[in-house]
Amino acid sequence: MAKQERAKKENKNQPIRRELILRAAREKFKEKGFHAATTSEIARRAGVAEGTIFNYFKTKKDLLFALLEPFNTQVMGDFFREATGETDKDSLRLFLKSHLSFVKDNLVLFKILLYESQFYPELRERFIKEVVLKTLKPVEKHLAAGINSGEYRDIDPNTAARAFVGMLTVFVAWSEILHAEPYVQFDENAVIEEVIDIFLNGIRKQSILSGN
Amino acid sequence: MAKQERAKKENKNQPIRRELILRAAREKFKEKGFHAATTSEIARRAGVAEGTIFNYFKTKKDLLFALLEPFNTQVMGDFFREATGETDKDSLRLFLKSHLSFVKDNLVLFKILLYESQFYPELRERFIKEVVLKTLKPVEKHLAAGINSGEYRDIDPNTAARAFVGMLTVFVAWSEILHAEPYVQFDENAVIEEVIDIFLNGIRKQSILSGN
Amino acid sequence: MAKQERAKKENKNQPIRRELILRAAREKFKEKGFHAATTSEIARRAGVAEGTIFNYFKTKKDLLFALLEPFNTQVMGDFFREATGETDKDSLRLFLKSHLSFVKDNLVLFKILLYESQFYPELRERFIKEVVLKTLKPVEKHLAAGINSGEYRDIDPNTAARAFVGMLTVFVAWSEILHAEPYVQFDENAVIEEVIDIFLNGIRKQSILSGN
Amino acid sequence: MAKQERAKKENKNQPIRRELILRAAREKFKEKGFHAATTSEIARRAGVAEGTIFNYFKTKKDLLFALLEPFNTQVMGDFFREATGETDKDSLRLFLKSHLSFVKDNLVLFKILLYESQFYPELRERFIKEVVLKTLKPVEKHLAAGINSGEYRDIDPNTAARAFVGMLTVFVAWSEILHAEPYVQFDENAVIEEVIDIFLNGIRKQSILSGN
DNA sequence: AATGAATGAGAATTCATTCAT
DNA sequence: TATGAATGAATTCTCATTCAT
Repeated sequence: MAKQERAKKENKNQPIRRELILRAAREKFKEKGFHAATTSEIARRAGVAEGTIFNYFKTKKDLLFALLEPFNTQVMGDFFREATGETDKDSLRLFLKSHLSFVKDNLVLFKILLYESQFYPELRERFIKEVVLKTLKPVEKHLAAGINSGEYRDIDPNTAARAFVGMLTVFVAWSEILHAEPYVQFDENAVIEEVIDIFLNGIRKQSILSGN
Repeated sequence: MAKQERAKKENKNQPIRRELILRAAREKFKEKGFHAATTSEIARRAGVAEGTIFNYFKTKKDLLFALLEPFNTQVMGDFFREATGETDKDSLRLFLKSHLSFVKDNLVLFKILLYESQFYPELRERFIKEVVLKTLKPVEKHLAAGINSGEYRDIDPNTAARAFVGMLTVFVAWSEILHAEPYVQFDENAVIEEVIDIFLNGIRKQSILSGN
Repeated sequence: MAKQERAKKENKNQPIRRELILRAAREKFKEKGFHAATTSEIARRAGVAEGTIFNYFKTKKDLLFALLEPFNTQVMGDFFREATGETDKDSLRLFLKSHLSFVKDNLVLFKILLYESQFYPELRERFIKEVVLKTLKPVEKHLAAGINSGEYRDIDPNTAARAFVGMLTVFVAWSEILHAEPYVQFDENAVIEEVIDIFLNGIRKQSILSGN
Repeated sequence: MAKQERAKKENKNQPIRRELILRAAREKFKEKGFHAATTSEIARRAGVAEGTIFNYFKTKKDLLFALLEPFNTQVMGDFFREATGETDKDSLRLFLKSHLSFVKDNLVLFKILLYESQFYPELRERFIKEVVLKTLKPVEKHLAAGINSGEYRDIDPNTAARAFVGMLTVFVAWSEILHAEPYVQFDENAVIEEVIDIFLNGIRKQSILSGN
């Protein structure tokens, strides 16, 4: 029975162990940043011994790099499926909201990746390729489609996509990173409407003035 | 005699010492981030003994906080004088360029301040008050003036100002932080024109379509 | 197998590690005082890496506080068992000798604890409670018993106990702290006899004059 | 006039400067101990520049050694004049009180000198010769006179003198160093009476039992 | 595979002392 | 002579990583 239990444990834990560590690392990195989060803390939160971390990840740096993994899997895919290329306002609003919540969920992580990028060029490259470009792509696609269909003016989709993402990101940073809500508070839906309004009017051939 | 005194001062004197250290710290922090830059390196670059740093700044943290100083002096004032509230496209373009170069000069520093803000709440507050809000204010002022004069639509200036700053910041981050130019290269002037174009069309009552 | 396990334990195992460090610290503190003894030296003498010290003691200060530990264990208990309250001269002499050797073994340590007490109020409190008061108690008990039995005069046991401990301590300090023996040399047994003589005559109802 | 003023200042200050520094050092050493008191603090309290200290004392250690100076001057002489050798109880009480207040005034300083003695053998020697032996001498003289006159028993004056000084010192240490009054409080006069009582009875040929 | 004790390089900070003015 | 800025050796403590069990 003791043997059985042991086997059970091993079966149950082993494949999960890596995930436990990764999740703990992500949480700790978000809380304290990469450097300030110690492997000892991460191990404690993951419920494993400190040495175990190094069985799964050669160095702490590898743990940082592994934060990129989720962006290469289906979660990311789900997000991108919403980039349909439809240009009517409602579907854009839907896309925007999904985009916003994606940024919101991950901005603290992005902040860390962006920051640590300065020390690890490989991380920077992977971050650009696996996160930034992928995040921009559906927006670019949407814009290109609109330009193509004649709905949008003949702007550069690369430029416009970045400008657009910047418009949104700034509000997430305002609350999630700067914690600046005590200074000025924004209503998420109102911001989305306003940003859609400004951006769409800015790129549409015929500016359809909104109610306000 | 006056000449002699001046020479002495320039050689080894105090007001310069502090600046040397501060400049060295700023450079090192930009290169490696706050944590990875050691006081020993900073001292070496400043050309002073390590202990000398602590004669001018009680702790390394104070050195970080001192990075905010320039934003409380006339340099910042000069920048804000340009926020005249004129709404014609040329003056906007001028303002934009000045704003852009301000962001460009300081984004790497802002990244550090933003990152370290998580460890020092006081830094976060001061960063928001002394840099972020001050940076946004001329834009808000400009927008409010435009709305008032009837040229711009009745948008929320707070929201629009942040959206606008976000539009620009993203391009500076692209080159200065992500070093992502090998992936997509942007021409600064073209970007400015495009962003002005989109933004102005987005907020103007009568969208005046640009040439492209 | 049991033998093997034991061997392992003796080689490198934890409970011993802590003791090694503690012993090395005590030795070094005695040699050089708390401040002048560096953690690097202590580690070297203990035969461990410097970092290992901090696995067992959070700070160097904790190492100082740990010097109090032995006084809370059975060694102290053994000493106090001798405080029987008997008042005949022989048993008093026995008690005195044991007391003297206790003070002698620890006076250098006490000097350090006394000195560092000025920096750490908590240390002072613990030193008083865990060492000083405990050291005085058997003497007070002995005196109270003697007063009660009518052998000693009606003196204040608190005062007399301190006076008595002071009488002895001065001779230990003379040799162990001042190293003043080249100036005046004392024979330990003669001192004990003389001190017993003076003190007993001083507190006894019927002074029984000794032979000298 | 400026010259005159300068001259005045120099006249006025120079001879005092050394004293100012010494007094500031003594105060600071008493407050924080030798090591923890910084030369910068001492300079500030003395009202001189840090460098000035080193014009008068080659090293900080010399400042420590200079603490012994007062014990070589008339202040000490005054104290010793009271050691008349009279043996009646009243004059002994007077002597005791003066002795006690001397110990009280200086015990904190003695603690420092005793402690630092371990690092500076020369200090130890001077401390023994210039303070300890001198402090003991009048007591020894008094005892020798009493033995000679037949009032005291034939004890060893060296031993008895030390025992006696120890009896008193312990109470000063209790309040001045241990700050242990919250644990047990002693009335100074009562302690003196009790100590005289015990000691005199202990060394007198005919024990004259006191009232209690 | 999992453990966690041991490691030791590395970093910020202090402070007595010097010396140019 | 007085100054006080500059110095840099010295010290405590952290933490990623290793490795024997």
